[in-house]
Amino acid sequence: MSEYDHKKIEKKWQEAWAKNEIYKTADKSSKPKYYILDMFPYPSGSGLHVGHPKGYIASDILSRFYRMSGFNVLHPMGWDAFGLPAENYALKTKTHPKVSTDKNVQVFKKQIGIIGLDYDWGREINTTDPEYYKWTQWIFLKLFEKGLAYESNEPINWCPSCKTGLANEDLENGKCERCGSDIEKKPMRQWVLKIREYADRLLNDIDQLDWPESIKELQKNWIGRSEGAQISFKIKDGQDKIDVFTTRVDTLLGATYVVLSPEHPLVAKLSAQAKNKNEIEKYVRAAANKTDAERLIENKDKTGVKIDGVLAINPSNDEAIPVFIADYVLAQYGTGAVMAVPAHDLRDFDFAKKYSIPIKKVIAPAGEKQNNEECFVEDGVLINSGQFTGLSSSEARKKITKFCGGKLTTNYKLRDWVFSRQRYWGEPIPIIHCQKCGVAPVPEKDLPVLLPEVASYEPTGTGESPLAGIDEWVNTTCPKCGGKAKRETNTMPQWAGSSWYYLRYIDPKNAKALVDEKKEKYWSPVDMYIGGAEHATRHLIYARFWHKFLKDIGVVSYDEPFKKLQHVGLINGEDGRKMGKRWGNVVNPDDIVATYGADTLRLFEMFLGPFDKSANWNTAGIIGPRRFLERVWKMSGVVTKETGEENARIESLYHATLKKVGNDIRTLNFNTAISEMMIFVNKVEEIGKISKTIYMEFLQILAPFAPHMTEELWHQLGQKKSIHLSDWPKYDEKKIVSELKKIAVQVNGRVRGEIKLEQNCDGKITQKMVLEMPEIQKWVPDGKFKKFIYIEGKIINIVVN
RNA sequence: GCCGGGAUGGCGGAAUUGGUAGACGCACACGACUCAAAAUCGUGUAUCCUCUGGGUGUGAGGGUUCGAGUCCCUCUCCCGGCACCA
Repeated sequence: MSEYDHKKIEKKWQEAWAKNEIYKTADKSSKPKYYILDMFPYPSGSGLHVGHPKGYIASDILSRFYRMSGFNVLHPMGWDAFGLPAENYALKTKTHPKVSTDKNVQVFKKQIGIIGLDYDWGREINTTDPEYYKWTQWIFLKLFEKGLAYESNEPINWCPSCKTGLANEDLENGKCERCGSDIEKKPMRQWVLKIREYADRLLNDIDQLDWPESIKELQKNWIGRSEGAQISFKIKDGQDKIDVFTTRVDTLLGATYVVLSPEHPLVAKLSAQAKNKNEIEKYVRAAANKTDAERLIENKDKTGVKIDGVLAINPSNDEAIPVFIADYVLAQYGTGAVMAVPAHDLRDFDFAKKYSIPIKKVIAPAGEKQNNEECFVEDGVLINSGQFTGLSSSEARKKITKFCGGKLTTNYKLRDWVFSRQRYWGEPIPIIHCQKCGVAPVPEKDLPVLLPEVASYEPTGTGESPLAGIDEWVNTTCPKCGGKAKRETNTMPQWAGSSWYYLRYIDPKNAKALVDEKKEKYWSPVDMYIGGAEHATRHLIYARFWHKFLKDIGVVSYDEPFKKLQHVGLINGEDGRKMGKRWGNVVNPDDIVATYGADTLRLFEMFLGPFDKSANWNTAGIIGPRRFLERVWKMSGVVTKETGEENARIESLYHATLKKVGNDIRTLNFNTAISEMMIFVNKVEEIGKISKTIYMEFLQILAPFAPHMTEELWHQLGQKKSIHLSDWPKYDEKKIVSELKKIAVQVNGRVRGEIKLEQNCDGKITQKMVLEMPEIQKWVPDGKFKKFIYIEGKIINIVVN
């Protein structure tokens, strides 16, 4: 028998599979469909490390398993190729980003190619391809048409280093997620998408998703719905009123001051009448100059300034209370103003203590008549609240809201999506600005608006992208009046192309529509989506938003794009740190494939531990899966025709293995599936022979994990068709339970012996049998016991004392 | 601070969802083969003791149960997310 030569075998079959197009997906089929999707990569210049393919290997195993199980499988791959790194590389080297990304794509493709993944490359997509981004622009036009895309001049997050505006989702602790710079607030003209209009649907539909609980929670918190009331405080001796949002109207009688955010529109007007006008101006200016990061650092020590001479009337008891300006109140949330109840809110409590504002307790813990805590933030019973005293918090909320003429409102933490970037390497926003007609959308027939060549990729920093410098591109005619007009020079964010790409795979070459209606109905939704957890509050929210919008305009037929989602746990370096250039702990999959083979790499990555948990790379351990494969290879030398008693034992174990492997693949418990197959191989080695039928079926269940080696052995056994197009074997429950079953015998909960019973004697065990066992007699010498517990097929426990 | 997840041998991890804890793999030790080494094969490997037996043991403490890694309460530590959201 020949040696297991992984290099020869893997090359041979990768070429054969490509030549015969065995992974080509049929558009029409009588089979049920299974759409399995990987989060497509950004093709970075540094290539892959061993952590990247982990998710791809898993999706590959699933797709092979479902194909063999009789499904029409869609398993595509593509490139999310717009983005800053390519643009920054262009800045440095003057290479057009298209050139460098195309090169990177080739490297990526080669690297994942040698792992033996079964993608249907006929459906490859690239977000920077004009035929692709034509439809990204088309979706923008539709959003604009429906009033969901608008221009805004509100202050937005500005990264001074990347020289572009950013969405809320692009920040990390008040810093730019990309470069780590402190973010400034800058008023700028921006295109914004009204994702908030979808907040309720995005939130409510989370419950119907088969996603990890953690991600669902993350999204719920990100959307952050809170129900409360809007209450008006009239200004004493004035016309104005301050509207506040609160979730705790029940504490209204304990409100001892009102706070406006420094950006609140009433600040200028009210401070004009104030005695300390200059002080206020100074405070407001200082707050405006603080970055979010600075505000965050200073958040422990709250600051503010009183509008001296202005009082607000508490509508619940007509008390006149002071008005403050403080930057602990956020302008963007609620009404930008709050009522402060220091006795029942920690932030107000801190502030009130610092500025010696009265603290009035109005809630006592339920069941108590008094509140002994300095600051009690939970619901309870109202005290010191006049006619409302004695009510529970929840009753009081209704009654007080009604009494004060407040209205019930809902607020969200989710902000509208700042959608324009002042950078080059992105989809041009298909809008034309006409002096006469104002904002005019580019007509659909003129799509795509091509991204032009520029001489310099340098961001201008002025709020315009480098595109603004290309006169012949910027200057155009207005599609409405035909007069002189200019193109929008902002581009779309990185996240645009990935918000709908899963639809393009369904119908990648369609020039007439985003996706064919029939094909969409057949393939949607994605049955299994595999990718990293870092996309929880960006890609996965944006894509759900666009999908719901596309549903509303009739392009798609389901509410949610991704029915089931699974996380890939990271693979860290051998040192436990994140794998990357920074720590010099990168392991290149090419090297592992060269030394041990793709099949070994695949097996090893899946064997490392639970799929969704992060794990440390450990080159020493890779020898285990390699040895396993070599044993399987050698097993072909002990294949026999005879069916003796030994074969029956193997058959029984084989059916148990078959059952477990199938179940484990479905639930992505690849590590235990592999261990089960190892147990099987150990057993066969011990017995020393295996029938051809069982060996071949075993190769089939191993095939999704080790596609090359199993294909080779399959053909060596005389098969002509690919193992990957064969039918997944069916297990026989009857065969699994043919062996003797062992049951532990405990005395007082401690294992003292073991009893074997034949399954076919109805599992009958008599107390006499057990008590006569010598190892049991030792513990129950006189045969007396309090209780005899027998859980059928599981355990016996004799309670003596 | 809030939300979510976790803690099991030297290491990665398993445990039929309340029923023999440590499967499988790595590493290590000894043995076989070999002039030798590697590879391969075999045996062993939670820990302690007075060792053909027995005690202890799943982050700590308590509880429920005939029986707890698994359920309940309290606490410690680690990872991820959010963070003045009124």
